[in-house]
Amino acid sequence: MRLYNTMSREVEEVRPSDGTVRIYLCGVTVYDYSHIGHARTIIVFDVLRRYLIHRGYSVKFVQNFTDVDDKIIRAAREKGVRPLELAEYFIEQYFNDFDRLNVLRADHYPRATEHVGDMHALIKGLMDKGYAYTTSKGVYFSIVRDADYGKLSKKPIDELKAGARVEVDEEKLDPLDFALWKFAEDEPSWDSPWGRGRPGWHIECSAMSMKYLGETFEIHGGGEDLIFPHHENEIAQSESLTCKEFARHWVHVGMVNVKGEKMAKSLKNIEPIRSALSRWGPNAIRLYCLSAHYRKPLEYDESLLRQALAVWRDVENALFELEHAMQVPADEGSRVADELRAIVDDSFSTFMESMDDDLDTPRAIASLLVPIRAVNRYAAEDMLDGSIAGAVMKRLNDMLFILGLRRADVSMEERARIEEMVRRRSMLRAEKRYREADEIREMLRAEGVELVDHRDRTVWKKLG
RNA sequence: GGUGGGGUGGCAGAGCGGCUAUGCGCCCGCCUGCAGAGCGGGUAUACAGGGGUUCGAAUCCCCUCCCCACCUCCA
Repeated sequence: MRLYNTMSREVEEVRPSDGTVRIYLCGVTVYDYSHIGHARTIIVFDVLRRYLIHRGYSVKFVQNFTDVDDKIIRAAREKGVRPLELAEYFIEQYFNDFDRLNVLRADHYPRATEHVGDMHALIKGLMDKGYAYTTSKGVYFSIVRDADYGKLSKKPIDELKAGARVEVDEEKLDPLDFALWKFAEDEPSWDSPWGRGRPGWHIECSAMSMKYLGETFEIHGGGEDLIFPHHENEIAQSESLTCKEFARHWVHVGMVNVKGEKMAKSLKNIEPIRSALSRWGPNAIRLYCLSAHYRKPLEYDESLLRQALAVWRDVENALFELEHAMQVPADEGSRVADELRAIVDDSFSTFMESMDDDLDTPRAIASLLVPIRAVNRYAAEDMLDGSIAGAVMKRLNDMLFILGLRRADVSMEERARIEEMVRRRSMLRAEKRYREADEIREMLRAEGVELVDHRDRTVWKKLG
């Protein structure tokens, strides 16, 4: 597949050397609930991963948790809990949110605090090679020793120095030198060959990505706000040490904006995932996050979520119609089945083509809607049957898998109960006892089950 | 100032040299005991502005204007 590479600023073919695509995603710092901005990045990578899996690659996916950091320590102090407890709590919340968003679990979720030893090894290596030095505050990486520093963000170093907004630290050799290890005595802190302290922010990702994926791997990414300085510094550390290319492909996801401003905790304009979930549900949120190309900014606005939900309702409707149609005796060699098969095959190839072209999800979604619409049309004309449903299910499911969309789960018990109520209502309707029939419909609606009356049967769907 | 990315119908958003993108919204119908959902049809004379190149440009080139992100922690 072809993907834009921030390093070259060009769309390039992803070419894993051995059929395995190794992906490292910079995850979240766990000091608060995750918001829609995080969801976008993580969902985009989830879809990338799902697509690659579907294409037959084996994918090794690693995503870190930054669980030691000044913000965590500050937040813990305010709440009167220990920093690691706070981090643990928000990690649990993270899984809660993203499981509900149907994001596949990574192969590893390394935590910074569990890899301090690995970081020490890297820092020692950098010291030995003369890339790092010690001051009274910590151990720093010296960027002047790194000839190609700035190659990812394409920043001329002189410019950065001139406009440096970072505090001037007289002890550093260069204002752009960054901490590998910061001396500190308070909790949490670890002993190190240079003194007790905590890791700098960037070293954890170098240590953990190389540990789980090797010194060179295929894809490294995150939000585009990580390009500088985070990813730039990771490259500097890692490549200075190994003398090898760190990641082949750098993938960065655009920001979610609120009224034109970036959604950020510091701006107090965040929409937590948990509250968005309760209002729109996982599928609408996923469709919303994928409704714009991943490298473009995405505006957070209720009308867009509403739109995404409307799209999902169409998809969901088609899925339930198909499921019910499976029980309708098939008309052998049905012309409609052939037509629908042609429509869905065509849609599928456009879908895959779009995904292959730098993850063009808006176009992919548009092509998915073609067979959805066709199914709904046949359903409205009461023309669906088992053979038709069979003709489209597989391809449709492939597309839904890649986008990570799925309709609500219905347990056997729930299914039986719903169908019993539907049967009762049908009988009441046959006797024209509409008030009682409507009561049943209302009861079901209250629990998120919608009924669709067809000529001689009623299709129910559980809203997801 | 530097580095990137953009400006497409009421809104969102593909297209990147010739073929209706698509969706939401809105209007009118159909279906229905009613309702919702769905379906059909219609609506938008769309491509920031100005010059080129071309038989033909939203798509290529030049100029101008405007927007956003990053350059500090940040997905």
